[in-house]
Amino acid sequence: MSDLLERLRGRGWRMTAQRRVVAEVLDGEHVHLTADEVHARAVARLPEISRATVYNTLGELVSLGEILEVATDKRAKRYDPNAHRPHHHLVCAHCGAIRDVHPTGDPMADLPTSERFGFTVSNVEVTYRGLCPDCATA
Amino acid sequence: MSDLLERLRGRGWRMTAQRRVVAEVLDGEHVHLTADEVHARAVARLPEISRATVYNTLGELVSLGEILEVATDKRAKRYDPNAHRPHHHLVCAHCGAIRDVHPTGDPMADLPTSERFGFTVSNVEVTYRGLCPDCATA
DNA sequence: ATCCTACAATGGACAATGTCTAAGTCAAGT
DNA sequence: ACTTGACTTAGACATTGTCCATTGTAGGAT
Repeated sequence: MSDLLERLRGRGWRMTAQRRVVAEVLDGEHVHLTADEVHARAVARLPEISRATVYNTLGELVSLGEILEVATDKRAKRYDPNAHRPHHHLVCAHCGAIRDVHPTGDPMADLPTSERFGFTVSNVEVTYRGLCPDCATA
Repeated sequence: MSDLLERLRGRGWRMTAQRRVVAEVLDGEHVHLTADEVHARAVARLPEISRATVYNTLGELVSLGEILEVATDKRAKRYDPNAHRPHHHLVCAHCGAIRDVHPTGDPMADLPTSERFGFTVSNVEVTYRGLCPDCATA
């Protein structure tokens, strides 16, 4: 993902200090951060960056397909920098930890036309839930 | 689901007018309502019911396993009265409409032990996304 | 190198959803 | 019918996300 900035520039993205910092934060830690967590880390590098800019930039990166939104629970959306390899998620019901997983099989093929109700289905997300090793013993 | 009230009473649930109204709203329309939509419909029958009570009651029904929470997107959680037959969801990316679907296959079997990272996996949700017929033509 | 201008950032108000608390109310057992 | 502990209420508060008018600036044009 180190070429993210180059890819974005090539798409005509105007490069600003703020956008660079947001991209660096996402690049730096391959975890699933919330928007406000991204903002907190961005502020550490560029103290005057505003919350609205982080939200806008994350939204743009999602539109460009460079990152993914993950809505695993009721709480804040999380952002997944790993947008270029398809995967699903394993979520701890207790602490909220998220792992990327790669199940076998193709869930898209498992939805017959008769169950699509005329929708044009473009995407499928699989979310496994359970307890992580730490929370299972606690 | 008409015996929901009986089942709840049998479990020692104290029966109040407010709880009865919430249960009736869920029973009446087999759609996926948000908490505030449930509240609006409940107010129509019992004007003095408060928002907190609806939220509390929905949370209790979820704990009791009588309804399901569905967090399909960033917006409000939705409540699914169809808790007793396993199913997954088909969501319109544009208008948020939800349909229950029954795919073939067993996603749980598609997650090998090596991909479980020591989690005790108890549950899997599959969310198909696309455009409903109305939004696809618009 | 400097100037222009459209695009981006700011910050603060606002909106939507959900949670909490203190005080009043009531269902159901005795 | 009384009593009691669970339930409800109203509204303040918290979190997450959006919007807008103003200010700033990247990058091409001169």
